[in-house]
Amino acid sequence: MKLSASFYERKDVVKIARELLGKALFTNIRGVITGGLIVETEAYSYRERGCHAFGSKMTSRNAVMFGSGGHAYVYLCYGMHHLFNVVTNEEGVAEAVLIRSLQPLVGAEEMSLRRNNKGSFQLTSGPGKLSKALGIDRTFNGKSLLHDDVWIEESGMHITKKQIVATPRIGIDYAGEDAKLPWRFTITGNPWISH
DNA sequence: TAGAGGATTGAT
DNA sequence: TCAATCCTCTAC
Repeated sequence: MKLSASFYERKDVVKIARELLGKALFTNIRGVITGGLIVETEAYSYRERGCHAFGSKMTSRNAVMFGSGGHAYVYLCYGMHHLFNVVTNEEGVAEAVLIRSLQPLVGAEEMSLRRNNKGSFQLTSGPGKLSKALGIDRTFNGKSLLHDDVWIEESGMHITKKQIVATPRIGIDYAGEDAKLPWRFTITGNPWISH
């Protein structure tokens, strides 16, 4: 069962970031399906400096974040890595959840090939890594998560409040006070979480 | 239109 | 610890 538009269009991006833990993210590239459990997320909102759309300033890069929830926001970081985000909230409100790491579920062999034969815990334990493993690049920017190229499903796994750890987000020191917001969520003890 | 820097990774 | 690498944004 794919998550519906109403899941993504809710107004609380932090709540959605928590609820995405334990869900399953899949891509279908020319008929090859790969995917895994989401074990690490971060929330981003136009209200804080860590976000590309801080102050609701729209640019050609972040325009997708201003669309309605349930779309993919993919952009290139450090000139070499594609980062995958899920757009949330209603049209005109720029918020998104960065998917930072996965636990492989389907197509591990194909993912390993895409990752230069890296395996096990190296496969999808970081935002750049999981994008490469799933074959996600900038052509996915703006794609709907309700269609069949990239989507998120219920996995049947139940994550309790006690299993969720909230910590400050990674790599946004430039955001000043906002860098301290505990908007990064991980599943306690899961070995696929990024370093 | 030029220059600086980034929501990272992997090798040294 | 540090280079790779190129797109995006800002300032001129």
